[in-house]
Amino acid sequence: MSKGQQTRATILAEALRAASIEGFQGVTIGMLAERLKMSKSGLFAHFGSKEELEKAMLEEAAERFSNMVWQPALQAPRGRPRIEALFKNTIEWMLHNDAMPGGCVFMTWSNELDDKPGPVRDQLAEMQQRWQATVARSAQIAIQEGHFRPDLDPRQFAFEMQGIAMSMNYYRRLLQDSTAVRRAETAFADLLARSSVPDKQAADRQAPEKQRSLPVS
Amino acid sequence: MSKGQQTRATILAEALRAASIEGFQGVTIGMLAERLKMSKSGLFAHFGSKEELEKAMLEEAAERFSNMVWQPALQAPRGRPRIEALFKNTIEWMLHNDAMPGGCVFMTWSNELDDKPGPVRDQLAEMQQRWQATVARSAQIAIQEGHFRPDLDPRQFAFEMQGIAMSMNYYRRLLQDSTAVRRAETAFADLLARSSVPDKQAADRQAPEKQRSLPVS
DNA sequence: GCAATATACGAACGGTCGTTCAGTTTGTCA
DNA sequence: TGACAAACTGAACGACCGTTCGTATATTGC
Repeated sequence: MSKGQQTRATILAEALRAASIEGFQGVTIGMLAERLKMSKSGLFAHFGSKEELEKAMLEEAAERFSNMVWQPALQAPRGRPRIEALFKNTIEWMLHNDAMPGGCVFMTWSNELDDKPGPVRDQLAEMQQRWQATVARSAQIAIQEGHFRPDLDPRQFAFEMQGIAMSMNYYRRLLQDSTAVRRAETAFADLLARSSVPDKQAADRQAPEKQRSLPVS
Repeated sequence: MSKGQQTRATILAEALRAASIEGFQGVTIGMLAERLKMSKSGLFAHFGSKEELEKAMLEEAAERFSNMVWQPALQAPRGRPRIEALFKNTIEWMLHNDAMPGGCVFMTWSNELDDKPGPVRDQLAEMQQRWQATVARSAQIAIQEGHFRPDLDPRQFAFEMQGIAMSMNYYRRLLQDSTAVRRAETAFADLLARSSVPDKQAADRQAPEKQRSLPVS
């Protein structure tokens, strides 16, 4: 790896760390330069413009997400186990990601850019559309495998799974609510249970009522 | 209403409009002054600091939310009808709010401020905690009224309802997905159904399976 | 209608933003 | 090792940020 590529990687790592806390607007050339003890112009030259830096941050984050969430889930068996791995890895991504102490950058960026037209927004939207399609496809596979009900709408499944993750993020980061993770897991277990075929639900029925209801706190 | 109060109200209205699109950081004294055709210093004097302007925006948004979502819901009968009104009004608040063309400011602000300590963040967090508590209390009332299952966790209900709203916002605004509202309504109908007492579920059973499953798209 | 006060203005401040450019240092490779 | 390219620096740019201040203009209460 050449000197330039190495520096670039260092910059992107620091930029992601900052972006997870401050958002896109909070990532500043001057701030990055100071933290990395290099000149503004030297840092700037690696990207040519702020917008190119932002695109690079997007791609870097996407690759990390793939490595931490999607790729490991592919090791799990097709169908429901893979779905469970996806959710578990997503939680892990949101909680214990030392490289991004401020939490999931995609949620931060989604809200920041959703009304700001431009290439960065387009790139983010396309990524997120692909991710939702990926989750839906995994649910579709779970139907084919006989794990999920045939009348389940896979895209609706992805929609609801996304909502659970977003609510967890909101409860944890803004409300500082320590029950956030547990509630997310409860909600997801319930989503899984009502998405699975009745046989599968019966198989889960060690704790008979808990699976279908929302348990008392 | 004195001249000053009137101007202040005009400023806040424009500030909210801008904030719903651009977020907090996008609301700038100079930008507001230009749009309202008044001087920066004249506008500034109404609040004394940017932070005071932000606090005022928070309070203004909270009052509007109360008027548009909470107060009308109080007209509905206690219990499940009121919960349904709450959700319906929330959707309305997020969709057809001419005064805030960029969507729900609370979602924008929640993500923007969740890692930025300070009085504005504290005020927002407290508001949102109160709102979640209010939703949970309404669910608790629905239990007392015999509409919801006695073993339902009201706070878990609030958590999941919040997730549905957030996912809808994400699908609609970032992904530009036209099915967002329908999916949110589907998810909420399902949440309602599985939160209600079995008798109530039976009563809903004109479309028997649809209520408990996630219907095909 | 006048005096007192509230409201608005214009110019300026120090700071930070992204960006440019000419020049210096450092790394790479024949 | 020497030459060329890559990487980095430092100073400066125009623009905009929030904020201050002295002054002018409306509005209000008597």
